[in-house]
Amino acid sequence: MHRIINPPNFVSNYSLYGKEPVTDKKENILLAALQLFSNEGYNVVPTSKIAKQAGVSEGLIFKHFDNKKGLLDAIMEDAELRVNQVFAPVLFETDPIKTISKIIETPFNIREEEYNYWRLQFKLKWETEYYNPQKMKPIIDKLQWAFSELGYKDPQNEAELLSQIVESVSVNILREGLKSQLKFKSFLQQKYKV
Amino acid sequence: MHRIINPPNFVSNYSLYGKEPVTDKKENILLAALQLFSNEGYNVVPTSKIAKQAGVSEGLIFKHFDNKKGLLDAIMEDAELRVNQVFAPVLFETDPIKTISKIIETPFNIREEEYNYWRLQFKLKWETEYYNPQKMKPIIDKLQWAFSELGYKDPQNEAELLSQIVESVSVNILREGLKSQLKFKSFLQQKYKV
DNA sequence: AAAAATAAAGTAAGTACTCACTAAAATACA
DNA sequence: TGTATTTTAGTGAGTACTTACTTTATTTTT
Repeated sequence: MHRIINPPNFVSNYSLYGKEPVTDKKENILLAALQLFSNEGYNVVPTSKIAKQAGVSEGLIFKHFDNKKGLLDAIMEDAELRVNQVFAPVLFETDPIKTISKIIETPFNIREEEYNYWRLQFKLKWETEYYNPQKMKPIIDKLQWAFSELGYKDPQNEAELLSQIVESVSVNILREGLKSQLKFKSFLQQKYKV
Repeated sequence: MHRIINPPNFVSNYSLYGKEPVTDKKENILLAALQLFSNEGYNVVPTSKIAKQAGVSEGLIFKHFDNKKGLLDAIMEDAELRVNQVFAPVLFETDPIKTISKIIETPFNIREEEYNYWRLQFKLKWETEYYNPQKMKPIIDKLQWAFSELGYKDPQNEAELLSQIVESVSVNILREGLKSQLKFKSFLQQKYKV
């Protein structure tokens, strides 16, 4: 006879920054909520549905995250880290042409398993609060520097424009898939001569 | 002694296409709902709040619109007409350069009292269903023709790009006000030589 | 008075969140 | 090392409250 041991606080993996151990059930809640929030919307998804999909009692959500908003906060913290990671190569680049080139490539480097994080970010833009227009500031500053170096007439507006284009392409990829935007990618590369 | 007469079914104005007379209370409901839906979101605004702001009993909403979704439908019908009206000048233009010029000006011609209609449109893009990517098709086709006439290399992608830019500018105007985008407007005009 | 329009009160199905409780793990300690 | 104690993860039934929508009553118009 075997004894099936299933410790409730078994540590399955660690969060992105390894701050604290995450039990498998807690992880299940986070994943279920991410999927539901990003596809259906924060306001329309009841906590009961999250619990069901996570295979967990509803009460556990509140044990771990205090309230529904706390659950969203936890997810968004993760989301922000992942989004920053994708933009990081642009910030570290020292060559202006490569900077432009890399920002154009950015939306195409989003890993498919992270689409939901991005979708949630864009969605929450329209559910107030989580929207922070200053979030892209470092990127825009970097682009402005690059355009300046390359002798563009109006680097400020050029930077603003390109960052908007990149955002549009990101949204399009999320909606219609990566392949649909590939021709647009080379179009942009030609346009900016990179 | 005066009798204050306040006829309940007083006809205050007509809908955009003059199909049917709209009583003032029905109009009040539509206006209150538009304001609340566009600023706070369809899902988070209860019908009781709409009734309160419209100065109307809650039941009246259901008399006029059957259900909450019906109220949203009525508003969105109006919204679509108003959005189309703003884009109309582009579709009627026969000169390619003026076509480009007019599409750039489009977001700046949105009347401030119609901001809420636009805001609602963008918001619902992320609450599924009401989003229809084909809605901009006629505009993009027109732009493609214009760029083609002007000898651009890749009119298809140029049209797609400009329509995305116009959408971005629209969103920025809604968020940060018209003035904040004026310098961007002349920047675009220079870029497209119009 | 009949019919239409409006208001008020009510309903049933959710909703986020709580609470009393169980079981297992980690810790304290003899 | 073995036993008692505390801490933690987890459950699921319940609670107060909100929601969209209905029904009944009241007022207004003809």
